[in-house]
Amino acid sequence: MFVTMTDDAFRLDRQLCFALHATSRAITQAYAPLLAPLGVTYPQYLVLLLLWEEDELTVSGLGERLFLDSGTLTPLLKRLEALGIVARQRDADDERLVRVSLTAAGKRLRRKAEGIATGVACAIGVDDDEIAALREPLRKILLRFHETNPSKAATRPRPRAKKQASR
Amino acid sequence: MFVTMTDDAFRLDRQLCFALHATSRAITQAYAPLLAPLGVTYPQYLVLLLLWEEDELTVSGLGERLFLDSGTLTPLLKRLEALGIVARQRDADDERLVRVSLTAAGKRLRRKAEGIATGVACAIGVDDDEIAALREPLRKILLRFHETNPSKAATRPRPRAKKQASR
DNA sequence: GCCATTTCTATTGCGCACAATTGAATTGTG
DNA sequence: CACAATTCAATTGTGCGCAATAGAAATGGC
Repeated sequence: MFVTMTDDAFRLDRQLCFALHATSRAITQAYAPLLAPLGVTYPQYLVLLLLWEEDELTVSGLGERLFLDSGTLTPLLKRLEALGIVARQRDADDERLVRVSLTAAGKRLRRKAEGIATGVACAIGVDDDEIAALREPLRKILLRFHETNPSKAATRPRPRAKKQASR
Repeated sequence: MFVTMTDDAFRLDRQLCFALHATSRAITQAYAPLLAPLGVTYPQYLVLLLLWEEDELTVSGLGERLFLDSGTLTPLLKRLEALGIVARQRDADDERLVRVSLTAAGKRLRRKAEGIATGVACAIGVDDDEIAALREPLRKILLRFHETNPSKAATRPRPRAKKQASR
């Protein structure tokens, strides 16, 4: 069989990257029933974790920490705003910034979220050893990736707009 | 400070589950430029990996292996079909089944995909030790989760349909 | 001050993920 | 055989993720 080597590469690859992909989805599913009483989704919960830790973050501040851009965050934050959990308002000094802060209801929600972390760990049956064994290698890969890929913001000299010319 | 303990739980949790979530997205992004020449997305590539290994799988067969349901797979497979990469057709013996197979073009695509696995590993800079350290714990969590959550298929006695009564 | 560049958020469009439902085919049981 | 239960795929609706683009505000020469 000539193809054995490439077969392995195909399989190996699937095992690594796919395991990451599938496990990530599984854990999100494990969160769902615990987050349901709060009325928020897992990505919304991630935003709340940051705001509970440090209220008043800008959209880009959230984006840096979560590795998400405004295309994802803006609609997500609007939903949280519609739920009465956060408030969004433009900074008076710099009108480009939108400051996201917790409402009173958003702050109260923290209490109801206290059991969630341990609840998920219990639900998926991971112990502290496994957590420790996974967390650091993952963070290492994550940091390396985001150092290599400088988050593509800006840099392209915007083509002056107005009337389109070349094309 | 009374809240230190809960703070840690909030942070710890974010570190573990969020690391998984963010790393999974980062790796999907790392795949994108390598998959672009093939014209497929990462989830589509996962389907192709299975079909290259074993042609002629049903939708649910793919779903079991990828932990995805028809709600995700049906439109994805339709897109692969529109690209001329796979063919879908109802099984003659059991009309409920849809058999998914590779077209000639889909089989040819395998050659172009050969460098992708190692290319991604290189792009994100993971070595074999890291792969080994991560893969097994992830698979363990994944299996445990899917044993505990029996994939919710079926089981609810369908309410007989016809004319709606209560509600 | 003028004007190009950069920064920040919002919008659009597309694809994935998943819950819930539906319709059709098959299977199992009396 | 009749009929309930089950299986399978498709559909609908919602939310996330991301590329690409747009627009407005701020910044930095000159």
